Amino acid sequence: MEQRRVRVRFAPSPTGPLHMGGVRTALYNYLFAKKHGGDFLLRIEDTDRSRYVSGAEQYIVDALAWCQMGIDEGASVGGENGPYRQSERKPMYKQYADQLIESGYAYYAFDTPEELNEMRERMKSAGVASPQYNAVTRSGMKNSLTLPAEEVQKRLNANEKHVIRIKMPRNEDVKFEDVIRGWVSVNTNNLDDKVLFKSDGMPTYHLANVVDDYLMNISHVIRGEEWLPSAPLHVLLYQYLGWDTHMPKFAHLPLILRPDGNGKLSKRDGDRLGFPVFPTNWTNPETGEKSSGYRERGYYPEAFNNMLAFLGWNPGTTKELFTMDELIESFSLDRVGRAGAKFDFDKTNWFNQQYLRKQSGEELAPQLKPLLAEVGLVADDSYVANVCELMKERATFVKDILKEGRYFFEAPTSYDEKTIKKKWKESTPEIITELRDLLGSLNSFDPESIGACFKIFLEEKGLGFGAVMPGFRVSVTGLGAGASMNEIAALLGKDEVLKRINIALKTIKK
RNA sequence: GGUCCGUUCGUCUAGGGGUUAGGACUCAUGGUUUUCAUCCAUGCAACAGGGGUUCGAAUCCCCUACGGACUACCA
Repeated sequence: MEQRRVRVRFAPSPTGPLHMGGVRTALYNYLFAKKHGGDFLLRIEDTDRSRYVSGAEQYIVDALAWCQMGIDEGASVGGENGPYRQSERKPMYKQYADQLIESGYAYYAFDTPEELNEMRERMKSAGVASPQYNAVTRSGMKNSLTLPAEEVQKRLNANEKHVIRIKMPRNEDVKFEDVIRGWVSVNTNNLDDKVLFKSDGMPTYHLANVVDDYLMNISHVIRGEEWLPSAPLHVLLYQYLGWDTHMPKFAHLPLILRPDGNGKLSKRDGDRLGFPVFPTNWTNPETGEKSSGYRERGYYPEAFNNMLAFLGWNPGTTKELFTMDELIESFSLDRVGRAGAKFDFDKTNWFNQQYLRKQSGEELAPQLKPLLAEVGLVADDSYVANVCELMKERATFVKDILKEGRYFFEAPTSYDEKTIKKKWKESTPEIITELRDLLGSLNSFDPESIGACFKIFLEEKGLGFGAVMPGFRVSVTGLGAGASMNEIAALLGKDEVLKRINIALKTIKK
C-alpha cells in the first residue's frame, strides 16, 4: 500500500467553548499527526449560522494553544488548503451536490418544515418510532423523484426553497474498517435520505466534511464515537463522488463519560459536577453565565494533557507521566480502547501534583509571585524559591503553597484554636520563653543549628517534643501542622522568629 | 422503538487460550516524620450472566442483561 502523508484535522463547531472531550479528540489527532510526521489542521465547522456563538472560535484556538498543540494549518495560522472556515468555503460545495444529482445519487426536495412534520406525525401514529425520509417515504413527498421534471424545473427557476438529499439505495451493506473498532457494517435500509445541502445555500456537516476532507487531503478522520452512525453515509459519499481511493481511514474514539451515573460528558455539565469541563474559563456571551476552566483553577497544561491522553489510551507499560514529546513518541491508535471512560477528578489532581513536584523551587517561584502580589505580599525571588522548595511536596497546585504557607510572608494574625486548646498548656508560655532565649543566643540560624539547639533544650529540660514543638509551631506559624519547624524557622530568620514568639506570648490566651 | 458501538477492582486500565488476573488513582492499616504532607510497605477490591468450542476460556463463538451513541434543513 502506498504511503500517504498523514494529515488529520480537528473540526469543531464554534457553538460554544470546547470541552475536555473535544480537547482529547484534538490531542489524539495532534499526537497521531506528530507521531507520523504529518500535519494537524484546525477546521471550523460553522455551516449552521444560527448556532454560531461569538468568541467560540477564538476560545478554541486559545484552548489548543494553552494545551500546547501547534496547528499546522487553520484560520489562525493560514495554510495552502484554506479557507479553513466552512462558512468561507460556501461557494465550493454546491458543485459537488450538483454532481451527485447529475449522477443520480441525490435529488431535490421541496418539502416545507410543516410537511416534514406532518409526515413524521403520520408515521408516528402509524407506529413508527423514528420516521425517516427514506426509500419508502420519499415517494409520498415533494421531490424531484416524485414530481414531473417540468414541475421541478419550474420550482427551481422560481427559486423555491429546496434542499438536496442523498438517494439512499435499498438493501446494500456499507462496510468500512474502523481503525479502533474493526469492521463496521450497516445496511442502507437503516439509513435515511440525509439532507446534504440546505435551503440556505450551505451544505450540512455530512457533505461539507467529506468535501473538505477530500480537498484538504485528509488521511485519517479521528473523531468521537457519536459520529459512528453517520460514518456509513460518509463512506457512501466518497464512493458517489468518485473519491474511493482518497477516502481517509476512520477512527472513532470512545466517549468521555460523566463520573456520576452515565452518559457522555457535555458542555452543559459546566461546573455542576464539581469540576470544570472546559480547559479555560468561559463566559457565555448571551447569558453571561460563567464556567470555570482547568487553566484558571491552577492546572498545568502538561498535567491536563497527560490525564486526557490516559482517558482512553495507555502505552502498555506502567509509565504514567508523559511529556508531550513522550506522548507523541508513544502514541498509537492501536492502544486506544473501545469502551467509554468515566472521568476521574482525583486522578486529574494527582497528575497535577506530580507535575508540580517535578519542578524546583526556582521554577515554582515565578508562578507563586503573581499570586502573592494579588494579596499584596512581596518577597524576593530566592526567598520565594526556598519556600516553594520546602512546601511543594504538600501541594497539588501552586496556590496551595500560598494557602498552606502564608505565614512565610506575614506573621500569623490568629492561632489555630484546636492546637491552642490541646497543646497550649499552662507551662507553655514559660517553656516557649526559655526556648526563645536559647534560639536568640544562636550564632548561626540554619536548620541544623536550630535542630541541635532544640534537642539540647529538650534534654536539659527533660521534656518531649510534644511538650514544646506544638507551642513553638503555633507561635511562629499560627498553625498546628506543617513543614519542618527547623526549616521554617531558618527561612524566616532569627529576628522574625523571635518577634513572632513575643507576639504570640502576648496574644495567646487560654 | 430501531440501528450501531461497548462491558476486567469504586475509577483509569494491562492482559488476546494455561497468570497467585498485574499496575495506577481513591480508601484503609502500618512504618518513617515533632506534627501535617511526602515517602515506603501492606491491605480492600474485578473478568456482567448463561450457553457453547476446547484437555483448558478473562481471552474464541452465540444468546441474554446492562450501558452508551445516533435516530434535525445541529454538528
